[in-house]
Amino acid sequence: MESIVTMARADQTGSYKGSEKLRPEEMIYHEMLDAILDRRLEPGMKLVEEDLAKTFGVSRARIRATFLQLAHDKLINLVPNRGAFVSEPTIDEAIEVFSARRMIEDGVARKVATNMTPERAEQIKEHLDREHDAHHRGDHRAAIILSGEFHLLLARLSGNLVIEEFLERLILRTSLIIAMYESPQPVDCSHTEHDQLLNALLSGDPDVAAAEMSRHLDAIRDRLQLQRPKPGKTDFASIFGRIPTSEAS
Amino acid sequence: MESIVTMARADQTGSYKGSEKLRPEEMIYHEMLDAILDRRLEPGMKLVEEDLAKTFGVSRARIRATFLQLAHDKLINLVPNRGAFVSEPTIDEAIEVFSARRMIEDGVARKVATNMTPERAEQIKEHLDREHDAHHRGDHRAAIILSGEFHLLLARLSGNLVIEEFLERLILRTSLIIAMYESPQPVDCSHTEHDQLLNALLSGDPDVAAAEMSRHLDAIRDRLQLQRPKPGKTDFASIFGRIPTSEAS
DNA sequence: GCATGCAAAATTGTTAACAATCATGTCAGC
DNA sequence: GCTGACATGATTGTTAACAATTTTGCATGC
Repeated sequence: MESIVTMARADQTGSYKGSEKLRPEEMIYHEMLDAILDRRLEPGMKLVEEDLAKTFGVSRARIRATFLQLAHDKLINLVPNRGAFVSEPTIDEAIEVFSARRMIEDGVARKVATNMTPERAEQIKEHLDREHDAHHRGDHRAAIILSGEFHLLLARLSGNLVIEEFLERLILRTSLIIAMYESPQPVDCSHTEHDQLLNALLSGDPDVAAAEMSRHLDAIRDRLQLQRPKPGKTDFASIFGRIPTSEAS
Repeated sequence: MESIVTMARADQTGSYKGSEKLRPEEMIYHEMLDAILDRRLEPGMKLVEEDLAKTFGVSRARIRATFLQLAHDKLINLVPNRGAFVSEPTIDEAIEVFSARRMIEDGVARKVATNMTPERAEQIKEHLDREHDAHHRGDHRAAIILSGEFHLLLARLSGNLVIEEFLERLILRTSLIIAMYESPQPVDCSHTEHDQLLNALLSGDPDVAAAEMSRHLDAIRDRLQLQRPKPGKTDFASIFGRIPTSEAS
């Protein structure tokens, strides 16, 4: 099962003068990306160049080039002289990502609804069928990937590559955020919500489509534990499990 | 005079654990970026690693790392086994960049108008004063930079770093597009248009602000020569300056 | 048991060298 | 003069080695 990126990048391989063979760091990028999205590489984990170089059978320079790519996607964090770490998005960052997605996907939904054709509708439906299938099969991983790809499909249908590429990166970051802030109940897109979104898109009304998209994104965000603890008096005794011996002056 | 990126990135140096000293490829990145934006490195120009390494007094590896960063910003194009070239945005790409900017900056203008404060208004005005100054001084280069920074200031005021970073990259690409498709008359933002935009933002009405922003961006785009020649019969005679000797069968 | 200093190990940063590929120039044949 | 083959030079792709920095472990003193 390939990751979200493979679907999007497969269309861009042509930019490498028709070469179908991926270069080492591209393959490594995909494998690391999968590991991050699968949560095998957990937020905060240190990524040691030499270890990865040995694992992939290349020199450290290939790993470093891959790190630069992953850092651009904000999936890892490069700290000079200290190393590379899987990103740990802050709550602020998470909120900003969702806010940015709302801004972008609002426009995408408007465009798709306005320019809806029977062919495109069919394409979206087929995708949703695959989502339903994955759910029925209990293939949780496939369902998650297809769920993200649904958003990417809409971006592609909006016909703006600049936006599509940006959204792709936001979706990857969203996956990491979900890994960090997941609540006990399922957090990813519900496929019934995608059904509702499709209906809104099929209405042909950009405002209806945009409103449903916003609702959907807000629902994902609200299912995450993004609330900050309320500021209050710091209770060191309970933090450290100590009983105060006397009142400090 | 520093480039657009310096203003934005100066706020992000803290991510390098407080280190104020830029690393080699960061300094090289800035210098190359300036050269591209100044049109000293022209669209299509080949960037030879060894030559640049000698110029900057570093190894080729530093240059390659810089290339990766510039390529991520779509300012250069890396072709495997052939080299790096300053990007030559296509007409389609130019149109998509402006369309993406409309999508983003529509949201930014709404946010800024909605959350306008006297302090922020003052900040924007001061920036516009500097734009006017640059125009009166006839400092064309400063005027261009300040003009792009005006948009970036609004993005910053919208309070979403994800959007700010994305817009920064779109603005850089816009500069390259302007270099490619510039018409004889001035193409960059007119500072009177920025005045009108400020008035719209000060109205506090998000719809008014968004409409003015769209008008402004459309005006820039329309001042570029982005029209494709109409498809027609290819006239080889006039292309090659030859007079046909007979009618081909 | 804790703090400090130092050495060793681990890791990152960078370069030079070699391998691989592409672009250009030259020569021979037609 | 044009085309094709081949050699040469230029350039990119990649690695291993060395330099620099950080982290960890150990010994000593209090």
